[in-house]
Amino acid sequence: MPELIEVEAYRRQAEAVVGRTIDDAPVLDPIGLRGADPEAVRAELRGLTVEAADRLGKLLLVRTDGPVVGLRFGMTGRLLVDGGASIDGLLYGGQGDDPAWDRYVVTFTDGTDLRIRDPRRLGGLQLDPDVERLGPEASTITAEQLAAALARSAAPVKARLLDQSRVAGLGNLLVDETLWRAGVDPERASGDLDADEVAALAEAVRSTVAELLARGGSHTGDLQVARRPGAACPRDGAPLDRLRVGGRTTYRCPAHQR
DNA sequence: CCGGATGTTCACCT
DNA sequence: GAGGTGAACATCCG
Repeated sequence: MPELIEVEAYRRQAEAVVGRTIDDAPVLDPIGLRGADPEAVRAELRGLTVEAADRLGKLLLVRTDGPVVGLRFGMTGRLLVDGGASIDGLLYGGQGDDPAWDRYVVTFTDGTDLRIRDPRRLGGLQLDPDVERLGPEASTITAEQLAAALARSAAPVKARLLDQSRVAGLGNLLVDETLWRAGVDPERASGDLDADEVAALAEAVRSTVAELLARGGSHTGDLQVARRPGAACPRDGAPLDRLRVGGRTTYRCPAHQR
Protein backbone atom coordinates (compact mmCIF):
# COMPACT_ATOMS: atom_id res chain seq x y z
CA MET A 1 0.00 0.00 0.00
CA PRO A 2 2.41 2.59 0.97
CA GLU A 3 3.46 5.35 -1.29
CA LEU A 4 3.66 8.85 0.10
CA ILE A 5 -0.13 9.10 0.20
CA GLU A 6 -0.69 6.04 2.34
CA VAL A 7 2.16 6.93 4.69
CA GLU A 8 0.61 10.38 5.11
CA ALA A 9 -2.61 8.67 6.18
CA TYR A 10 -0.62 6.65 8.71
CA ARG A 11 1.09 9.81 9.94
CA ARG A 12 -2.27 11.40 10.65
CA GLN A 13 -3.30 8.34 12.60
CA ALA A 14 -0.02 8.37 14.47
CA GLU A 15 -0.74 11.89 15.71
CA ALA A 16 -3.17 10.25 18.12
CA VAL A 17 -0.24 8.86 20.11
CA VAL A 18 1.50 12.21 20.60
CA GLY A 19 1.86 12.80 24.33
CA ARG A 20 1.75 9.13 25.23
CA THR A 21 4.59 7.39 27.04
CA ILE A 22 5.94 4.07 25.81
CA ASP A 23 5.60 1.23 28.27
CA ASP A 24 7.19 -1.46 26.12
CA ALA A 25 8.11 -2.14 22.49
CA PRO A 26 8.59 -5.85 21.93
CA VAL A 27 10.01 -6.79 18.55
CA LEU A 28 7.83 -9.68 17.40
CA ASP A 29 9.76 -10.18 14.18
CA PRO A 30 13.03 -8.31 13.65
CA ILE A 31 12.43 -7.16 10.08
CA GLY A 32 14.19 -4.19 8.53
CA LEU A 33 16.35 -3.39 11.55
CA ARG A 34 19.48 -2.93 9.46
CA GLY A 35 21.62 -4.81 11.87
CA ALA A 36 20.33 -3.26 15.07
CA ASP A 37 19.81 -5.61 18.00
CA PRO A 38 16.08 -6.12 18.66
CA GLU A 39 16.43 -6.11 22.42
CA ALA A 40 18.58 -2.98 22.32
CA VAL A 41 15.93 -1.21 20.26
CA ARG A 42 13.25 -2.31 22.69
CA ALA A 43 15.28 -1.07 25.65
CA GLU A 44 15.87 2.30 23.97
CA LEU A 45 12.18 2.81 23.31
CA ARG A 46 10.95 2.07 26.81
CA GLY A 47 9.95 5.15 28.74
CA LEU A 48 10.07 7.58 25.82
CA THR A 49 7.30 10.11 25.33
CA VAL A 50 6.03 10.76 21.79
CA GLU A 51 6.30 14.40 20.74
CA ALA A 52 5.29 14.48 17.07
CA ALA A 53 4.47 12.40 14.00
CA ASP A 54 6.25 13.61 10.86
CA ARG A 55 6.86 12.15 7.43
CA LEU A 56 9.46 12.46 4.72
CA GLY A 57 8.58 10.64 1.52
CA LYS A 58 7.56 7.12 2.48
CA LEU A 59 9.34 7.30 5.83
CA LEU A 60 7.21 7.91 8.94
CA LEU A 61 9.13 9.75 11.64
CA VAL A 62 7.83 9.40 15.18
CA ARG A 63 9.64 11.99 17.25
CA THR A 64 10.16 11.42 20.96
CA ASP A 65 12.09 12.95 23.82
CA GLY A 66 14.80 10.48 22.79
CA PRO A 67 15.59 9.03 19.36
CA VAL A 68 13.42 9.49 16.27
CA VAL A 69 11.65 6.26 15.39
CA GLY A 70 11.67 5.73 11.62
CA LEU A 71 9.02 3.38 10.24
CA ARG A 72 8.97 1.94 6.72
CA PHE A 73 6.06 -0.04 5.33
CA GLY A 74 7.43 -1.77 2.27
CA MET A 75 4.66 -2.79 -0.08
CA THR A 76 2.27 -4.43 2.33
CA GLY A 77 2.84 -2.88 5.74
CA ARG A 78 0.11 -1.08 7.68
CA LEU A 79 0.04 0.98 10.80
CA LEU A 80 -2.60 0.06 13.36
CA VAL A 81 -3.30 2.60 16.08
CA ASP A 82 -5.42 1.71 19.09
CA GLY A 83 -6.51 -1.68 17.91
CA GLY A 84 -6.83 -1.08 14.22
CA ALA A 85 -9.83 0.47 12.50
CA SER A 86 -7.44 1.11 9.65
CA ILE A 87 -8.69 4.03 7.62
CA ASP A 88 -6.89 3.08 4.45
CA GLY A 89 -9.38 0.34 3.68
CA LEU A 90 -6.70 -1.20 1.57
CA LEU A 91 -6.20 -4.56 3.11
CA TYR A 92 -3.57 -6.54 1.33
CA GLY A 93 -5.37 -9.10 -0.73
CA GLY A 94 -9.06 -9.67 -0.37
CA GLN A 95 -9.23 -10.41 3.31
CA GLY A 96 -5.67 -10.78 4.40
CA ASP A 97 -5.42 -9.46 7.89
CA ASP A 98 -3.82 -11.68 10.42
CA PRO A 99 -2.41 -10.65 13.82
CA ALA A 100 0.36 -13.15 13.14
CA TRP A 101 1.76 -10.54 10.74
CA ASP A 102 2.35 -8.02 13.51
CA ARG A 103 6.09 -7.33 13.45
CA TYR A 104 6.36 -4.46 15.94
CA VAL A 105 4.14 -3.43 18.80
CA VAL A 106 4.49 -0.32 20.90
CA THR A 107 2.40 -0.33 24.07
CA PHE A 108 1.76 2.84 25.98
CA THR A 109 1.38 3.38 29.70
CA ASP A 110 -2.31 4.20 29.26
CA GLY A 111 -2.96 0.71 27.88
CA THR A 112 -3.23 1.69 24.21
CA ASP A 113 -0.93 0.47 21.49
CA LEU A 114 0.41 0.93 18.00
CA ARG A 115 1.52 -1.86 15.72
CA ILE A 116 3.11 -2.55 12.35
CA ARG A 117 1.34 -5.34 10.49
CA ASP A 118 3.21 -6.50 7.40
CA PRO A 119 2.48 -9.81 5.65
CA ARG A 120 5.42 -9.74 3.29
CA ARG A 121 7.95 -8.43 5.82
CA LEU A 122 9.27 -5.71 3.53
CA GLY A 123 8.97 -2.91 6.07
CA GLY A 124 11.21 -1.99 8.95
CA LEU A 125 12.06 0.14 11.96
CA GLN A 126 15.13 2.24 12.48
CA LEU A 127 16.16 4.59 15.27
CA ASP A 128 17.39 7.99 14.09
CA PRO A 129 17.15 7.08 10.40
CA ASP A 130 19.41 8.95 8.01
CA VAL A 131 17.02 11.37 6.33
CA GLU A 132 19.92 12.94 4.44
CA ARG A 133 19.71 10.06 2.02
CA LEU A 134 16.30 11.18 0.79
CA GLY A 135 15.62 13.70 -1.94
CA PRO A 136 13.12 16.55 -1.67
CA GLU A 137 9.57 15.72 -0.60
CA ALA A 138 7.44 14.98 -3.67
CA SER A 139 4.24 16.63 -2.47
CA THR A 140 5.91 20.05 -2.36
CA ILE A 141 8.65 19.68 -4.94
CA THR A 142 9.61 22.82 -6.85
CA ALA A 143 10.64 23.11 -10.48
CA GLU A 144 14.16 23.94 -9.32
CA GLN A 145 14.35 20.85 -7.12
CA LEU A 146 13.05 18.61 -9.86
CA ALA A 147 15.44 20.13 -12.37
CA ALA A 148 18.33 19.26 -10.06
CA ALA A 149 17.03 15.71 -9.68
CA LEU A 150 16.85 15.16 -13.44
CA ALA A 151 19.83 17.18 -14.69
CA ARG A 152 22.44 15.55 -16.88
CA SER A 153 21.10 12.05 -16.43
CA ALA A 154 20.65 9.52 -19.18
CA ALA A 155 18.40 7.41 -16.96
CA PRO A 156 14.71 7.20 -17.91
CA VAL A 157 12.70 9.91 -16.18
CA LYS A 158 10.56 7.26 -14.49
CA ALA A 159 13.63 5.66 -12.92
CA ARG A 160 14.73 9.00 -11.50
CA LEU A 161 11.29 9.76 -10.08
CA LEU A 162 11.28 6.38 -8.35
CA ASP A 163 14.75 6.95 -6.89
CA GLN A 164 14.07 8.02 -3.29
CA SER A 165 17.45 9.71 -3.07
CA ARG A 166 16.37 12.04 -5.91
CA VAL A 167 12.69 12.57 -5.09
CA ALA A 168 11.16 11.21 -1.89
CA GLY A 169 7.73 9.64 -1.78
CA LEU A 170 6.72 8.52 -5.25
CA GLY A 171 6.09 4.86 -5.99
CA ASN A 172 5.19 2.92 -9.09
CA LEU A 173 1.53 3.89 -9.29
CA LEU A 174 2.02 7.58 -8.55
CA VAL A 175 4.83 7.90 -11.08
CA ASP A 176 2.82 6.26 -13.85
CA GLU A 177 -0.18 8.46 -13.08
CA THR A 178 1.93 11.62 -12.94
CA LEU A 179 3.75 10.97 -16.22
CA TRP A 180 0.46 10.05 -17.87
CA ARG A 181 -1.12 13.32 -16.72
CA ALA A 182 1.92 15.33 -17.74
CA GLY A 183 2.11 13.65 -21.15
CA VAL A 184 5.72 12.60 -20.61
CA ASP A 185 7.08 9.28 -21.89
CA PRO A 186 8.50 7.35 -18.90
CA GLU A 187 11.44 6.30 -21.06
CA ARG A 188 12.50 9.85 -21.90
CA ALA A 189 16.10 10.50 -20.84
CA SER A 190 15.87 12.63 -17.69
CA GLY A 191 18.38 15.18 -18.87
CA ASP A 192 16.53 15.74 -22.15
CA LEU A 193 13.56 17.51 -20.59
CA ASP A 194 13.70 21.26 -21.15
CA ALA A 195 12.95 23.82 -18.44
CA ASP A 196 9.30 24.19 -19.39
CA GLU A 197 8.76 20.44 -19.37
CA VAL A 198 10.43 20.12 -15.98
CA ALA A 199 8.28 22.91 -14.54
CA ALA A 200 5.13 21.27 -15.89
CA LEU A 201 6.22 17.91 -14.53
CA ALA A 202 6.88 19.37 -11.07
CA GLU A 203 3.38 20.84 -11.12
CA ALA A 204 1.99 17.47 -12.21
CA VAL A 205 3.78 15.72 -9.33
CA ARG A 206 2.31 18.11 -6.78
CA SER A 207 -1.21 18.14 -8.19
CA THR A 208 -1.34 14.39 -8.72
CA VAL A 209 -0.25 13.71 -5.15
CA ALA A 210 -2.79 16.23 -3.82
CA GLU A 211 -5.64 14.88 -5.88
CA LEU A 212 -5.05 11.20 -5.17
CA LEU A 213 -4.56 12.03 -1.49
CA ALA A 214 -7.99 13.64 -1.53
CA ARG A 215 -9.44 10.64 -3.37
CA GLY A 216 -7.97 8.32 -0.81
CA GLY A 217 -5.04 6.42 -2.22
CA SER A 218 -2.31 5.82 -4.77
CA HIS A 219 -4.60 3.35 -6.48
CA THR A 220 -7.30 5.95 -7.24
CA GLY A 221 -5.64 7.45 -10.31
CA ASP A 222 -7.35 7.73 -13.68
CA LEU A 223 -4.71 5.55 -15.30
CA GLN A 224 -4.93 2.99 -12.51
CA VAL A 225 -8.31 1.76 -13.70
CA ALA A 226 -6.65 0.96 -17.00
CA ARG A 227 -3.66 -0.89 -15.53
CA ARG A 228 -4.30 -4.07 -17.39
CA PRO A 229 -3.15 -5.44 -20.73
CA GLY A 230 -4.97 -4.11 -23.75
CA ALA A 231 -6.74 -1.32 -21.92
CA ALA A 232 -7.58 1.95 -23.65
CA CYS A 233 -6.09 5.26 -22.56
CA PRO A 234 -8.78 7.07 -20.52
CA ARG A 235 -7.77 10.32 -22.19
CA ASP A 236 -7.67 9.46 -25.89
CA GLY A 237 -8.61 5.82 -26.21
CA ALA A 238 -5.32 4.65 -27.66
CA PRO A 239 -4.27 1.14 -26.58
CA LEU A 240 -1.87 1.46 -23.66
CA ASP A 241 1.65 0.07 -23.78
CA ARG A 242 2.79 -2.21 -21.00
CA LEU A 243 6.54 -2.22 -20.56
CA ARG A 244 9.27 -2.30 -17.94
CA VAL A 245 11.01 0.89 -16.94
CA GLY A 246 13.27 1.26 -13.95
CA GLY A 247 12.67 -2.39 -13.19
CA ARG A 248 8.95 -1.84 -12.70
CA THR A 249 5.88 -2.65 -14.74
CA THR A 250 4.84 0.51 -16.54
CA TYR A 251 1.74 1.61 -18.41
CA ARG A 252 2.07 4.32 -21.04
CA CYS A 253 -0.13 5.90 -23.66
CA PRO A 254 1.85 5.92 -26.92
CA ALA A 255 -0.44 8.59 -28.35
CA HIS A 256 -0.03 11.40 -25.83
CA GLN A 257 3.05 10.61 -23.72
CA ARG A 258 6.08 11.94 -25.53
C1' DC B 1 1.07 -23.83 -11.93
C1' DC B 2 3.11 -19.40 -12.97
C1' DG B 3 3.78 -14.62 -12.97
C1' DG B 4 3.04 -10.25 -10.68
C1' DA B 5 2.10 -7.02 -7.01
C1' DT B 6 1.85 0.33 -3.99
C1' DG B 7 9.42 -1.32 -1.92
C1' DT B 8 14.30 -1.52 -0.76
C1' DT B 9 18.81 -3.32 -0.88
C1' DC B 10 22.57 -5.78 -2.67
C1' DA B 11 25.50 -8.46 -5.73
C1' DC B 12 26.81 -8.73 -10.28
C1' DC B 13 26.81 -7.27 -15.24
C1' DT B 14 27.56 -4.09 -19.31
C1' DG C 1 30.79 5.94 -12.46
C1' DA C 2 26.20 5.15 -14.34
C1' DG C 3 22.45 2.10 -15.30
C1' DG C 4 20.34 -2.25 -15.65
C1' DT C 5 19.03 -6.91 -14.01
C1' DG C 6 17.80 -10.39 -10.87
C1' DA C 7 17.28 -12.06 -6.26
C1' DA C 8 15.48 -11.86 -1.72
C1' DC C 9 11.64 -11.10 1.57
C1' DA C 10 6.03 -13.75 2.08
C1' DT C 11 1.35 -13.72 0.69
C1' DC C 12 -2.41 -13.43 -2.31
C1' DC C 13 -4.60 -13.04 -6.90
C1' DG C 14 -5.75 -13.73 -11.77
